Amino acid sequence: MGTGAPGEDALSREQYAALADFRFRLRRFLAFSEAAAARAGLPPQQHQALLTLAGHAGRAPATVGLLAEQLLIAPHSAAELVARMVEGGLLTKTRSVEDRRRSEVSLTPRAEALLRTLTAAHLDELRNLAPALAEALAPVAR
Amino acid sequence: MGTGAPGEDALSREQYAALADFRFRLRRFLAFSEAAAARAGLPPQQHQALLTLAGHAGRAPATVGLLAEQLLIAPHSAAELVARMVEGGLLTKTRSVEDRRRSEVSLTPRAEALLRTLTAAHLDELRNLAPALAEALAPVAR
DNA sequence: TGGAATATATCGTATCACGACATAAATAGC
DNA sequence: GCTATTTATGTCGTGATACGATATATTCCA
Repeated sequence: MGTGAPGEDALSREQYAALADFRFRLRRFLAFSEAAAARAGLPPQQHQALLTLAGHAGRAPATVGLLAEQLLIAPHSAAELVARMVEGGLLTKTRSVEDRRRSEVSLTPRAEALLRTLTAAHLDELRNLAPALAEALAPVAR
Repeated sequence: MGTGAPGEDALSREQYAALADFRFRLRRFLAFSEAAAARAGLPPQQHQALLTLAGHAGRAPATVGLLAEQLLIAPHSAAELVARMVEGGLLTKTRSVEDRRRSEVSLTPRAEALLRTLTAAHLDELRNLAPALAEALAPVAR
């Protein structure tokens, strides 16, 4: 007993409260993000896909697999996501010339416009939220 | 044109990349959390419910409505969540004596044990992750 | 007291990622 | 240079869960 086995150390009320508070702030940011995406007519995951692709611009062409990796979903889930987004007029998909197993995806002008608005709103929100989030994180990581 | 209407300001590649990076780190933390909960046999939302209740200890008795508020879900979704958790032996539910509309919920010993292990793991993880997360947040909020 | 507001609960529905499985293309080993 | 393996993407049926619509019980207030 009490020899270091996991889960045996006592945790203070403050530690639970600090972690709960951090997660609550995280939820509120994510809720803001989802609401903003919804106002733009986008499911949250489609918004994240657009952001990931825009953040990747300038590097090697983005593929379905890259999206899977960055969104932490299975490749075949990314394939489904991309299919929905192509259907919705947000992405174009073309077979890679060098490796014809790959599908390269890129944003349509409409997607770029939506993402621009969304990203501006998120940067605004984070400028307000960042200090509180960092403060909530500090006692947790102590 | 360019008079401040939303979405018209140009955003740099770096801004997209910084926000995308921040969200990626967030996803990885949340994925860690979900995986840890799953190893303990808990759906992620049930884990968050337990953490919320533990973080609230020492204050007024927790109710279904409090959970809804803290988890940012509709009251009737919280009722369903609590029902599943009572079913799973994680919570006990009793009608409040002062206001008999309310159901007061509290953790079972099993839930407390699970949460203790999970929280210890999360505090560890956040001690490692916090600096990188704060660093990723800084350029976004600039 | 009667009506509005609050708190919880039920039921059918929609979304989305997953598992299992399949196909096509590239690469390794010989 | 040919087969086995690996990689990349895609299809289909399923399950979990939050929601909308709706309902009931309880409290509050004029």
